[in-house]
Amino acid sequence: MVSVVADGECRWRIEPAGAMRVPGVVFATAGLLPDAPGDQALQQVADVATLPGIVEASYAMPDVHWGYGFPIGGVAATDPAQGGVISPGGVGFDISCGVRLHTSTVTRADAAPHVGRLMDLLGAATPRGMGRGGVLPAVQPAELDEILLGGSAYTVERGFGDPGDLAFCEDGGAVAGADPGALSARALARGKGQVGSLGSGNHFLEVQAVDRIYDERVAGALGLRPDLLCVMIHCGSRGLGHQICSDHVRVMLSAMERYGIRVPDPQLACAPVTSPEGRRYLAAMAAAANYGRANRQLLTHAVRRCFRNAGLGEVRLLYDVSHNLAKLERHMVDGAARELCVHRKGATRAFPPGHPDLPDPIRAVGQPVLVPGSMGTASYVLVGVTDGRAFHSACHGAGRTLSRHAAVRQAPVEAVRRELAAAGVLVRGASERGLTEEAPEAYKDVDEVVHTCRRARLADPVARLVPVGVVKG
DNA sequence: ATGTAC
Repeated sequence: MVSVVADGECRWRIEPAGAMRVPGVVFATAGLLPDAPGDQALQQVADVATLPGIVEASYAMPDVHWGYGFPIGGVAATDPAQGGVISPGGVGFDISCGVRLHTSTVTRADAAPHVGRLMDLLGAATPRGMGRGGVLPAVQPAELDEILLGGSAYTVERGFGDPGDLAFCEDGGAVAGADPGALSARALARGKGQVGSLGSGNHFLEVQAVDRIYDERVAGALGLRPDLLCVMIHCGSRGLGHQICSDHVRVMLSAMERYGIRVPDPQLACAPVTSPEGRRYLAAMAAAANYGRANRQLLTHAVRRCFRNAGLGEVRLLYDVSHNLAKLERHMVDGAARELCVHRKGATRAFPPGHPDLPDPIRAVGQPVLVPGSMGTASYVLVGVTDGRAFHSACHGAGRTLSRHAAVRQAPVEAVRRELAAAGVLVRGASERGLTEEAPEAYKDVDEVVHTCRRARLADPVARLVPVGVVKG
């Protein structure tokens, strides 16, 4: 059992031991620490600290929980110039899973008479659940390549969105360096029929209302005001991203010995960033990231049509950001700028005010950090802070406390439906299994997680959003 | 998260 020691405000430290090259650092209250008997999340934080080239520490966000190899809520940066590695398990199976948030032009009260119809339209317009079907019919190989190279930017070119949307997408809507040729035939086959689809599990499309503003200046700059109706989309790269992760874990497992890399868990399979295996994964990962962003952009297009059909006006993109991705970023380490490979898995980039990668209209206030709550609970908008930690990263959600299996065992579907109805949340399209796996009782308290981000200096809360209606797989 | 095992 790994032990943690208190190390400041909402901060815990795992001392380097054995093969650990750096300490583990967990940002949490005592109550948020994943310390149930048998839980491996803290062991995973320690295991990540053994990776070649890791810099500063193996970090965990307040929503940390047990994942594949790396914990979900984990952040780890490696230095490619010092033998630093890239690990598919540090990105996760759902490559570029992320969140986009839109504002509308109507308040909750103005929209109230039309919300039932809006939810019916959104339910009908949102391909979801396991398997096939998307906003686009099965795409031909040439078009799939365009999506893998161009992401949201390509779909906007095709007419699925406003050119102005792209400024509010991380990376302008497309990650550079994507290579469709780095994808297996199976990954391509799984991707062709799911372009513009929600998926299942914790993915959702939610109509929300602004419930509380924490910072009026920043909220104003982002276009958020009390009672404003908003739409949040949480989805990823579907079967295509999953297949890429599986493919490259296998490749790296067999390559590690050649590079003299030993890891404490095969799920931490990795290769040097500068190696052929490392570069090929990054090129495939970028392609999956673009697929995920195109996916979310197509759902935005569907949302806009639904709002117009319901007589509820226009919808503006506030921001789109991934929380499962590795990126090459410049960071200051011990007073010197270094180019690092930052893995964020279930963790959101949180660039500070003034960062050059942020678009003009929001650069002054910092990068929006979009935090979806568990089903039926609040979601949050935060912004990155100047004194941010963990290579400018923050939480990505509430964080599970119960496995999917345990969640299904502990609550009957009727109880979950009653709870959502009592909270006044309209539900469309949710499967019984989806509802029980995603019961709020299986998650940490998102309010506490967000509050902890502020106390730990990861990001500052801007606004709290509450659910009005949800479309789920 | 995921054609919940190829």
